[in-house]
Amino acid sequence: MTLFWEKGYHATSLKDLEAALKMKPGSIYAAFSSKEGLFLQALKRYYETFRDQFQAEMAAAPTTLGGITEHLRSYARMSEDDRNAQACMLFKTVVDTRATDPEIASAARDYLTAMREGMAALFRKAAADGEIPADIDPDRLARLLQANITAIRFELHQGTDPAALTRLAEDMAQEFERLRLRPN
Amino acid sequence: MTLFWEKGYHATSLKDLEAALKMKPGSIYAAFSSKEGLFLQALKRYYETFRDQFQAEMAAAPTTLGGITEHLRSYARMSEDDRNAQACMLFKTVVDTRATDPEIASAARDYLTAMREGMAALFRKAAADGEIPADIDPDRLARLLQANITAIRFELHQGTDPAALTRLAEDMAQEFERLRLRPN
DNA sequence: GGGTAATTTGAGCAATCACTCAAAAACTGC
DNA sequence: GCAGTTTTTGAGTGATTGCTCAAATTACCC
Repeated sequence: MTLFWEKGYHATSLKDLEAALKMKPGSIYAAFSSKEGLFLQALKRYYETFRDQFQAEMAAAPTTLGGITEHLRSYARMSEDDRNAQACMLFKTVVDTRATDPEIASAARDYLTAMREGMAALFRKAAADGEIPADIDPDRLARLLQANITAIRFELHQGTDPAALTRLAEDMAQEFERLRLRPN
Repeated sequence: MTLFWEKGYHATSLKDLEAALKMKPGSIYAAFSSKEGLFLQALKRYYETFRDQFQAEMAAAPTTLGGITEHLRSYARMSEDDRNAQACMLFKTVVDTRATDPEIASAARDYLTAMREGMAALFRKAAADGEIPADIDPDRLARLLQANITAIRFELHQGTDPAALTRLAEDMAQEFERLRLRPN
């Protein structure tokens, strides 16, 4: 998974996979049936891992909106050697395979949609808890949040310097902070 | 350029290029020296074209800030058959080549930096014209704008439906609209 | 139109691609 | 410890990769 995440589907060869898995071609094909099959399994694992991690982060946060803004800021704190200090694998996969491998691209898109639905649920919860106005479309906010995460993770991928990254994360966090209803 | 933009560096083969250029391998190598050389020229052309187009759009806008927000909204209006209805080639290139072809990736990064500097210049102009507060860091705004453009173009790439795209573009435009100084 | 230079041609190069399969090795139940 | 089953092995498959170069063609100048 890490190898595919790092190099992408096209740039990863079976030689690379043999070395990473410490398996010979025959075993790889017996277990995963094809490079595409192996990639799809890796992608699924990535999605599940990331989703669980995100949900755990949100569950641990004192408030829903605070958890969301804190998540945005957390990307800026990632060190270079952090496994997650990269673009999202789902998103890299869509870019890498849209024009050449439609099935892989649409699997990645489906996972992105599932992630976004999880985010929409968070905004619905925040509205129900009176944290944010009840009349704002949660799906719309989820789309905006996902767009922001995509963008900041691309900056991480690109190697943007930490100071600029912190400012960007702060600007994005502020955009959601503004929604907060102050009790009067 | 279009072919490389569409399929990416890795997924484009010399066979594809021969067909697109209507040239035989020998001629291609006489003219461009390598696949990498050809790609770098295509990338340069992409950058110059996009930069000029962006600058022309900004020059034609009645106000600087209005030009910027209008640019964001313009992505939502793109039809599927529009050549630009895709992720940015610079950004796709960074994703595709960062782990495998550092020289190509850094060329793309340099062009992205140049684009961002152009955006920062716009914000400086808007501040000088009294359109936005003078104490906001133009580089910071430029980074945020570029992040937003990256994200919305990725949505375009992904095939997000037009209605959701319009709402996203509007949310992003609003974020910059908020900076506007109302004359009192 | 003849001689020289510049360009194009396309068969073919070694290397690598994803992948196969018969044989060897490692397990399993008795 | 032996037969039967499962798994692993790795040399080798044809196709494709980026790329070369001698030969053919075209362009140019006088």
